[in-house]
Amino acid sequence: MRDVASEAGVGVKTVSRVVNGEPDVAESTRHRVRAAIARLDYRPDDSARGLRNGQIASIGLVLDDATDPFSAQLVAAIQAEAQLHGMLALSGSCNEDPDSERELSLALCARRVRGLVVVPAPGARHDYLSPYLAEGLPVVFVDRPPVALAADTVLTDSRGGAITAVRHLLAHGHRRIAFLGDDVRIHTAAERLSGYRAALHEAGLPIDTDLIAARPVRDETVSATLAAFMALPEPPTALFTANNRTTVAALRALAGFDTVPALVGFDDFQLAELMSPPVTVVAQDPGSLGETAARLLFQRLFGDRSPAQRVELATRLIPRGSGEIPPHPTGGRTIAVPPF
Amino acid sequence: MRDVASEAGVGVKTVSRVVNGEPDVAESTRHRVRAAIARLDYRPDDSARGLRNGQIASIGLVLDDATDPFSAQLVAAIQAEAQLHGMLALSGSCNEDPDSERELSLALCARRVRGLVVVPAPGARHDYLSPYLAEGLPVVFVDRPPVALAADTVLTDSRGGAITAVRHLLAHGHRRIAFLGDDVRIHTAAERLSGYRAALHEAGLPIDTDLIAARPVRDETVSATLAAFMALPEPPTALFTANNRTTVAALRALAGFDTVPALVGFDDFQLAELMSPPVTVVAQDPGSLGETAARLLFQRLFGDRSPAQRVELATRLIPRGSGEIPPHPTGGRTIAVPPF
DNA sequence: TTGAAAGCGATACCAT
DNA sequence: ATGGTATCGCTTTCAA
Repeated sequence: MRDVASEAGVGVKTVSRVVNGEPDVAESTRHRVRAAIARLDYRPDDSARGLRNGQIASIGLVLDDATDPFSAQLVAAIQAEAQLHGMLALSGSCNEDPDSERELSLALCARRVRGLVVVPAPGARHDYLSPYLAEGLPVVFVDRPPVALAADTVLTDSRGGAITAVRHLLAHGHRRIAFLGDDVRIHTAAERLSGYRAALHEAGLPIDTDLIAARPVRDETVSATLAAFMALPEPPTALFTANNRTTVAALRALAGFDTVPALVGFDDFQLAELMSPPVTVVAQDPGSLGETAARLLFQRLFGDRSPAQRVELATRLIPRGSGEIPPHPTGGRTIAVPPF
Repeated sequence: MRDVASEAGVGVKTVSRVVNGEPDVAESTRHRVRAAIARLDYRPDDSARGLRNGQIASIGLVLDDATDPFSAQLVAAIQAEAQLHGMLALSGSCNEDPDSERELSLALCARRVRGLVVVPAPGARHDYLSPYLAEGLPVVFVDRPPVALAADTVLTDSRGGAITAVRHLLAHGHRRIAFLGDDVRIHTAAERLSGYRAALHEAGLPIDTDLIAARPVRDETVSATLAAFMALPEPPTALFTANNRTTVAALRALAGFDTVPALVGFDDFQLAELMSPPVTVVAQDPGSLGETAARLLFQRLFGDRSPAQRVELATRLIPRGSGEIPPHPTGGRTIAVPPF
């Protein structure tokens, strides 16, 4: 910047003014400075800026699992929003480890990001962020709410979505509906289970714990669980799979069966419409989730001091076939649907 | 840091030494400083560090399209490698726009990242990076090679993979094999087309341009192209779809046909094994691509000054069914496979 | 409208 | 082994 100043024959402050588009610079001076900048191919150093301003032109992004397509869409939406404001995203993945989530968030704070978007790791507490929050750092939680901290949160309406899914199956005559979900320490998993229970309760049906499996998703466990369900004296005629990975794992497992239950999955996935039968889902929108979170963050950055809000985004039922299979008329076993 | 120094009753330089794990600090002093750091909950400011060192503890990541699951795996692998070295990734997506790629890269340079990983946008030139490269900034290109610049590059062996795919179809008796790919301005698309031609040539077969479609992928265009192929006097008995999106689009389009050609796709995708028939693919490994690129970057960062290298990762053929359908015995039309 | 000088927080040099 | 001080590149303050 000194070089530019001498090249243009002005003081450094004037160069700074031009670079930052501040007023009170004569048009001719401005022009001369710009020319010097172009000649020297000068680019301001963001570290120095950050040091002086106390903040850098980036926001932090803490993900639970970066390999997930869900995360990809979330990140893309947040980045797009950030880039609108001339900011970049500094991101890291904590791979479902709460300690790692904490380290990552604190590392981002140390880098003096302007704000933080966090997808909480299962089992994490977030009070470690309260000093930063108190200092005015905007923090927005996405997909799962913070624990032990009050902060802006953007969620999918998991409970509502689950109710929609189960009601849909009930409307098609099912009375034995199984639940296949993830570890209930994950907020969304717990909410979806709660919605499942609520919908059954509302229909005056009992909750049969033999039909509920809430464990971490792995292809083998889903497969074994399904086998156990189908071996019951009164097997389920329908299945509610409470997340993307579980749905896909269930489809893989069911490929080996002669007869298949009806199925509604939470969260849409590529090629769902080409399955046999096509898979009915309750879709959420990761892009909107990210966009909403980022907008909230920037509102805070622009001075919004209103109390922390919690936004829940609605889900959308997409009937495609698998959720509209009727229960087998003669009892527990369900009809065969070729070829699944 | 000054606060910590006075709290511990030492000089700032000593605190700096302790923070950076430098030698020549008495154990007792080190201990006292650590205690002070913990008491004050001190965290060093990375902007200040960056200013002093001329670099920040982050690497830059320029993506072509962040929503793509391929990108997600790439990013995850690079981040994981970076986090091993205590670095974070500062990333942005340029959405297939060359100008945006340039802006993003330069913005990352201005932020004084330690190195850059770039997935080139179609049509971009990269000579704008040569001053930074000359100053010793490590830059690694992934998935597509740089244009007008010599730098480290990590690619999938697209040409080889295409040859494998087409040879596989030839081995199953096909002589009329169509090519469905992307715009040839994209390096991988051009390479795959080149591999397709080479494999046909090697088999002594003519290249029929009526069977080649190299256009940007959209569901509608793929569908129209396929319809045109199948309406030919001698329609193809097999299809080589040269990328993930094209393969999926082709599957959607074929769902409406009574008879389907054999199909081999480039790049694997979720649920390929549950299609009817299951889809044969030539798989690449985005994770390895990212990991290799990041390793190369850190080697450079650790002082490797050898000439720029170009690494090509092998593909793997996964036969699942769709690629093993024989050509229809009576001529052009292919046999029906339920239900596709 | 413009510029000189102070200082942001950390590190390197050089002295002790 | 330890600490004072200049310095990195920029912005702010204040004076001209």
